[in-house]
Amino acid sequence: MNKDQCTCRIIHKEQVEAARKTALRGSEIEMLSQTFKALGDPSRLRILTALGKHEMCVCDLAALLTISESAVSHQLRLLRTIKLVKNRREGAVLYYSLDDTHVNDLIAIALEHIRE
Amino acid sequence: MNKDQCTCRIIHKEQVEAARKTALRGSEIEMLSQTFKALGDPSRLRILTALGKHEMCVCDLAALLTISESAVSHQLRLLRTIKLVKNRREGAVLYYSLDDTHVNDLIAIALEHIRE
DNA sequence: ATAGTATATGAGCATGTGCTCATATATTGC
DNA sequence: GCAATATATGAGCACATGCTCATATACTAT
Repeated sequence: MNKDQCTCRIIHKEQVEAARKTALRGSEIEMLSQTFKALGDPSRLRILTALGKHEMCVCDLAALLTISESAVSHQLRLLRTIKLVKNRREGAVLYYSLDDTHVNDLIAIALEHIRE
Repeated sequence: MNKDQCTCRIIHKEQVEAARKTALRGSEIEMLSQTFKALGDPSRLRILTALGKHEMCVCDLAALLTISESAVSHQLRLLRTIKLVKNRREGAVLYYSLDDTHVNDLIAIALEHIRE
């Protein structure tokens, strides 16, 4: 009936408005995408699946992935800032582990998906 | 004992080797990261959460997200190639929907995570 | 204190990504 | 057939990302 303030073409107006009502808030979308983006890199996924089994230090992860310790450390910082991993100091060594069981769940479900 | 062929520093050799044994195959890591990468973008997440409630056509999604239909179409192609969405034609209109319930599950778990 | 080990961090570079714009294809109604 | 609608696609550009290299910090052992 009314044309709203939007000039773009819409075929199913009610459904668009219904979807807009139930849509997630922008801040939630932003945090979700950050979380998934963190999981969307082979190196970080390898780190997370390894930490899913057992805590590990930076140099072990570097050896496991055969990438530099610097690269691992940068990735761990990213994973730490969005609370996917945490660390615990023992002397000079920092042991990293998953901060949350959700990560394991996410990877398990995604694995189900790609295995059809 | 032996030094292997690797010169890098390792603190916990057994754990690294155990992790290497249980690690996912490279192809699986690659597919997992592609899947999560697809979820790691605000526009695509909005598309997927909308399709989680109801199938929609390109122009409706464009109106919902207030981005161009071209941009939506490009994103849908990406999501189609990794089997996150499928489409069904009705005349000139293509209706997109989730190809799989896993997507909803992934988003639900990630939401739990960010809501702590 | 000093040297060595373990990790963190900033700058910079090569590659990837998400958009736009222009153009192509598919379907419908005349 | 032709015009209009709905979507797809290729090229190109601005920006993000993952690495490396150099350097800084934190802790241990002497």
